[in-house]
Amino acid sequence: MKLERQLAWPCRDCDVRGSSFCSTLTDRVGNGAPTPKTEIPQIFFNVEKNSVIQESGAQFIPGPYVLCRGWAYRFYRFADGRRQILSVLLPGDLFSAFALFNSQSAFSVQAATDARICQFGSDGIKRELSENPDVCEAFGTLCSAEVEEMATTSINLTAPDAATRIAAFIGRLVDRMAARGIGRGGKAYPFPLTNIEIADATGLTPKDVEEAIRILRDDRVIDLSKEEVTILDPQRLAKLVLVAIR
Amino acid sequence: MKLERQLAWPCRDCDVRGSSFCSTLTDRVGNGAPTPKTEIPQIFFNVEKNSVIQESGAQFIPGPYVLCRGWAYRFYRFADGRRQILSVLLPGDLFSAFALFNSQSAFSVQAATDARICQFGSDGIKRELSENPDVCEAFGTLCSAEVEEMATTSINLTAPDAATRIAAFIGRLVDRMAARGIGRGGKAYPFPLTNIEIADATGLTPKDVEEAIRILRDDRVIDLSKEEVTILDPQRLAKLVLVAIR
DNA sequence: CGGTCAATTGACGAATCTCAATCACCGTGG
DNA sequence: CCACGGTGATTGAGATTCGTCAATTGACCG
Repeated sequence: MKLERQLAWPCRDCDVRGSSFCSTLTDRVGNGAPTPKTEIPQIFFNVEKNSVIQESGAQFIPGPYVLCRGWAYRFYRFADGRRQILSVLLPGDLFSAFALFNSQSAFSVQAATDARICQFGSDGIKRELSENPDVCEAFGTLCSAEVEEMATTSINLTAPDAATRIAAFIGRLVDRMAARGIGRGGKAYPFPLTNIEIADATGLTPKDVEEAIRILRDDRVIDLSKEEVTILDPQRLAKLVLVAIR
Repeated sequence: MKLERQLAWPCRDCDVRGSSFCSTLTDRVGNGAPTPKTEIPQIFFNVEKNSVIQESGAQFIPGPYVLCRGWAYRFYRFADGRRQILSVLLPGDLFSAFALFNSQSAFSVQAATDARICQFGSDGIKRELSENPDVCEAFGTLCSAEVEEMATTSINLTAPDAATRIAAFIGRLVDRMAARGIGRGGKAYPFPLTNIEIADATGLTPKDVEEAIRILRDDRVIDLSKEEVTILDPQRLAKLVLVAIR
């Protein structure tokens, strides 16, 4: 993990700033271009693909960590060598909203690609929370979203078969990317996860992931090629993404 | 759902008040016996076994709902008729800490036994949160606990086989009961869930639940008889409960 | 040009699901 | 008091899916 040394404020050129927590924190109102609030210190790090950014159980400086660029995932490791990916982090995601209250990480975080992360100063955030209703509102929404995302993870894990599970997992990621403006708006989205990572996220073996992807491709639902996913049939994909009713 | 009409304040005789969120809200300091804070209005309801207390997507009065007595669970229902139980609520549990911020329920709640629930006044809680650091601290801890509980649910769903999954599910419940002083401290704990409910919580079929329970009983790990679970071998049960390492 | 990692595939065995039947229990109504 | 209906527990047979193990291929890197 290398501290980024650069004079320019990187958030100025961030693709997802507008659709993430950051804009609420960093935008000064009344300006055309975003301007950093100096009251909330930001520290930027660059991390390499596959590096473990946070170890579960390790101490860390409390406060929100944001994934600025690249993909990452939160995971647990078990005694039998298995690894469970709890959630995939997209650009603009917080590692966890609840890190504000803890100084010990409940999970590990690993970079799936080269990535840049930003650490906000904890005290500055807390001050903003108590003084600024907008920030407080945004934070509450974030917490709710994080909990619902975890519920979605549980739901996907109970999908009736491997193909459905993979489709639900990928469909959810695509929805999140679309909501954040990632992927140029077409039917193709970036997808840097390996089959092994998909397997660890869905509780399947790489073999079954392979097979499920082949089925979904043969059925013309989605096509998962290297580094990219293409939506072939949005309607049928939407039907496979498990949604609660009434 | 019937409004309870009684003059006595039921929290005075509550078994789990001391180990739940409620004591922070309802205890007046400087007293031997607990006394209600009149600033936070409480409304009590009695519900019958199997009644649905909250419908996902339905509007409700924002604010924390606490399960005072009995068991319940949060769940989703799907178009194919399947039901996924996200978490089991024990006496003293909040339906969700995040209900404070939402007026629309993201999930449904159903009573597994006859139960009593308490609704705290939302405004009173919010006032306490901003004024009382103890309440704020307790609330943050609750949110973290809820998120970790959801992570545990996901982890249990990926256990390598049915018996492990059941053992992890029940072991976790037993740990929570022990922490809250439910079950008279011995090796026997109440367990009012049906096999079908266990199946919906673990993503298995009732048939596999049955088989897994038999295996665990034959192996002398736990015995699950009507309305009660007995821990036969705490050490081996603890090993089956999946715990993240390092 | 090896070496590593991921993708892909096949064979085989184990675990799980489907479908169905039976039994036990309990509350209701006659 | 007993028949009846409903629900859940328990069990079995058979089909399907999934996991394990192993091997091959291809891309990328130093």
